[in-house]
Amino acid sequence: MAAVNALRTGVMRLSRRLRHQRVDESLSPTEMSVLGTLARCGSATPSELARKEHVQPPSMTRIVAMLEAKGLVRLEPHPEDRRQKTVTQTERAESMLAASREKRNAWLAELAGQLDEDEWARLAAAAPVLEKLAHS
Amino acid sequence: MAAVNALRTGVMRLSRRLRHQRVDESLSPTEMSVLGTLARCGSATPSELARKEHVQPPSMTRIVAMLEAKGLVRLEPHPEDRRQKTVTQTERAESMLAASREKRNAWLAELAGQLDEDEWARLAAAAPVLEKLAHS
DNA sequence: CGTAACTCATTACCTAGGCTAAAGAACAGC
DNA sequence: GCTGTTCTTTAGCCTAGGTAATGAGTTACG
Repeated sequence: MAAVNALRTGVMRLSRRLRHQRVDESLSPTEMSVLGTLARCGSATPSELARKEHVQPPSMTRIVAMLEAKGLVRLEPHPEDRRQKTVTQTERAESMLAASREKRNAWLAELAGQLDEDEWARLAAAAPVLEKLAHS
Repeated sequence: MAAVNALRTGVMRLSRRLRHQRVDESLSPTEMSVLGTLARCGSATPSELARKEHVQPPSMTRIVAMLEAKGLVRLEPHPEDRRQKTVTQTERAESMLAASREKRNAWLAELAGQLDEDEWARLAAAAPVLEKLAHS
């Protein structure tokens, strides 16, 4: 049961540091996360994205608007429901993701330096579970 | 290298959910975290706490003021440096921590229901590493 | 000594990134 | 066709952090 405690405080503190040492200065972590989701799922409507990111629809409206303003995302009318919109990545988003993957690897290298191999393996093993938990 | 990606988004999303589904309604996650630190380390000065929680001193001033207003923490003049103050938990904080540990276990039970044993073991194994990372 | 430089806590103000409530447009079922 | 429901957006709020500047106390050095 002590593990829950450690998990909770570890996640909270690390998220604060992640938010701060963000890989790409111009994009918030949630914006990055949305781009990642779009890269995986192709296009989606704003409310689908909101559900996937566990964010309320109005928040997603703003995030998508930001991404559109930065030219990373395109908004098109939904083919069969005129209330909805479809959000798709632009080519620019793809190249930006690629570039930031580069930086992320540098950050990783520094990070991994502080951990021994076993510790890093544990993190890697837990990462998908964290994602599952975050989504469930 | 995909693991970093998963780790980052997992931590960010889970932290958002944690912040929302907080175990104790009256205390923010960071306040809980400070109490936990105090429980481990005994008393500390505000700037020591700020360093440990990776927060700027002004933020810690406010957090400590909150905790004091809620009667969870006592502020005393530092014995040998009149600029500083020492922050110590009250008895009330201890019993509150105990009570919230109770609730946390209930949340854990629900959580563990969604995971199989292996997944849970991975989280437990990674938790201390997360803490180390958050502190380093 | 005494003064200059530094450190700790605090104050005042700002920003980011969420939220809820409400409204307008489009759809679906009766 | 109405009525209720769903999707997005707008408006306004709140929380939790940050920076810059201040005041009091301490330390180092001339």
